Amino acid sequence: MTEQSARPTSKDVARAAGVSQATVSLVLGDKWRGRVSERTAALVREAARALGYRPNLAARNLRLGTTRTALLVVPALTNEFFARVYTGAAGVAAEHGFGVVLYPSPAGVGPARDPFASARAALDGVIASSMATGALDAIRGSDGADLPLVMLDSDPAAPGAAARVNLDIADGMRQIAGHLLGLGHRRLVHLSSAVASWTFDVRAEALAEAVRGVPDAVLSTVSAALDVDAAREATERALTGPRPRPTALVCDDDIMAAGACKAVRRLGLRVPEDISVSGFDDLALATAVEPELTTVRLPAERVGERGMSALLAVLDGRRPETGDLPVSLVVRDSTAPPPPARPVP
Amino acid sequence: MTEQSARPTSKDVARAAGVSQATVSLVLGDKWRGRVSERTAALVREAARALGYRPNLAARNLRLGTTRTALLVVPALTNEFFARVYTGAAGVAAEHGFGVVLYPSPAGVGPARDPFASARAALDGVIASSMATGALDAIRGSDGADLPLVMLDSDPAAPGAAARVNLDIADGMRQIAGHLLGLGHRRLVHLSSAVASWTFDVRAEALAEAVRGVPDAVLSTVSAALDVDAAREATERALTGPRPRPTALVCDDDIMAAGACKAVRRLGLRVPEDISVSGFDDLALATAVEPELTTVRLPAERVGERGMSALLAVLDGRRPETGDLPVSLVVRDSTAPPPPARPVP
DNA sequence: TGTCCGGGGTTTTACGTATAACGTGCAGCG
DNA sequence: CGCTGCACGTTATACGTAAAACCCCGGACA
Repeated sequence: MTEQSARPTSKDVARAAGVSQATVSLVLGDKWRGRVSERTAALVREAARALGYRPNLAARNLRLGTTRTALLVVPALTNEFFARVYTGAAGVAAEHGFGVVLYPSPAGVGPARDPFASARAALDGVIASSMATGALDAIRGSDGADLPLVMLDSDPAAPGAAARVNLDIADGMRQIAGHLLGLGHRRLVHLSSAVASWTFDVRAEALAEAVRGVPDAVLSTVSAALDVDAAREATERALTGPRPRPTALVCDDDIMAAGACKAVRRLGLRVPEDISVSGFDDLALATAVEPELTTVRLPAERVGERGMSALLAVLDGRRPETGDLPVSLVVRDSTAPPPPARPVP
Repeated sequence: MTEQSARPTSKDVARAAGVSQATVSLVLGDKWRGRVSERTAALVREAARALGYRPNLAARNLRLGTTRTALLVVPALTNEFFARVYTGAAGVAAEHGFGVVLYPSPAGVGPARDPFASARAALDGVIASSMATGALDAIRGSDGADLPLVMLDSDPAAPGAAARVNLDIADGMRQIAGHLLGLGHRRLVHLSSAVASWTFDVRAEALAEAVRGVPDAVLSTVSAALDVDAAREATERALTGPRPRPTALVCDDDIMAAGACKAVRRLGLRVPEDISVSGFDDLALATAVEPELTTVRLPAERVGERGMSALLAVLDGRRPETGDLPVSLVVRDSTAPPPPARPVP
């Protein structure tokens, strides 16, 4: 028995099939129409299967100068939204023989750290969330600066992106605002994410504009980090402030909304009877909490899919699909008409 | 100006520094002690920096026959637990110049699909969760069969793993059981995951054993898929069944616990006054819902870290660290003493 | 009958790196 | 003074693949 420990190479397959290595490469690369007889091709394929041959990707990458690998840059995988973006991107990638490697920018990433050192694979392109600000700077400053870059949910005015995949965030926030104002709410609080990112600026602006459209409606803003406890604390402070108390809390995402609900109840009030709360994103969390959250559904997987498709298009020299991805309001149980006006004290 | 479009190679650096390519490789690979003068080394490094040289990983991998890349196989990234495992593994990997590529086995993956086709990189090893059963079969059947395999949270008796990283799941469930039995609960329901996996078998067995230790305690089991709605439905069915009603619901994870809480309240009962509910994992969800869940905290990041460390050890020929990772009971607001016995009807 | 053509391959080369094998001059030593 | 050995490099090679360039042979055609 020949030594079987080492992985078989195309040369081994060639020997087994009684042909040259080049022929093996042609056949297995599906480039043999009219260059190799049907019979020989079958022979080669049989030998390859018998030996359990799998091409050495390092060698192939070296030869082709391409790795069929994209880097996905996100703030944190523990945020379900980005886990779903990854899932979508990886799915489309797989369909095209691509891989996706992650650069979940660690909290507090600095420009000192090179994202491409941790992304071991050489890369064909980068897909980056606008929320991963630190990592983005690192990318621009480093070697990958010339790679095709697809930006997700980012400022259309910002330069440097070969393509852009955006959600119609403004529309989502307008729908939330319309829903709440339509229910009769006039004193709203925007529980806004402390993260500096275009996507949150858009939320703020859309909400402010919608509220301005209603004469007697007022809006105030408090900001908090993107987690349950921070949101709860910020909300408690906002609700114990000067009267009259707001009747609706518009949150930048579902996680914050969960925190807001907790705050409301800690103060002895009810959601939605006393105070309405709205979320954003429609994560699994939105239906895990009680009451289930009225929120805006973002097609996270679609964002990843379209991001990957756009990157593939750019790499192919085609024009990527444009147009914002639509979002939709999902009305559940955390919003209701405001309580009847109380007698003036 | 020379053409700058193509990426510089070590040969370019050599030319710029006036040395041979081999010298560049020695210097940049930190293998030059006593073989290259300090001055020449400095020259080379300077030239490399000036040109913005970065080694071609495909070439390096080909030469070395190693890719410094591990495959992490998990059921789904959208489960926060596995996102955290990834984070831990990627962190340790980065410290050692390794990368981690994901194979989140898509729902219903069959052996037909080759995990290594989607994991584009060639691999040095595999880290796999025991919950990713389909993908595991695929791995065993495919080319990667001979790669070092580190199993996470898996049956110690199962063969084929070069190393194993386990949590002390049984201890966690015993603590939960002790907590509830100590509070006085005697009619328990185990809301068990329908996923067939060692980690859930252990939960079931540990709970059953603990309950058997208390003379008048009884345990029944209902099983459901690992999501909020499925758990809610299963719980509703369990609670509307034959009396006397159970007083405690022991859930296989926090997600199911959230569903169980919803079911309890839909039936007009309260958590924890009427029925106690416990979770498992201590995900962010556990403190996002109300009441906050009594649960078992699993060190997810540690699992990833230790999995990667173990893989590195195996690759180095060292012996991986052994011993189960400890878990801890976290008592919050979803558990309380059972309601006082009602008068017999 | 000489020439061309195309089917069916083979030989050769290149990708960029790491490193084993090989100089080369100079100091030290017997 | 010839030999050894060290300090400092260089030359050459291999990794496994893809594909360009080449080659051979049998038939068609003028």
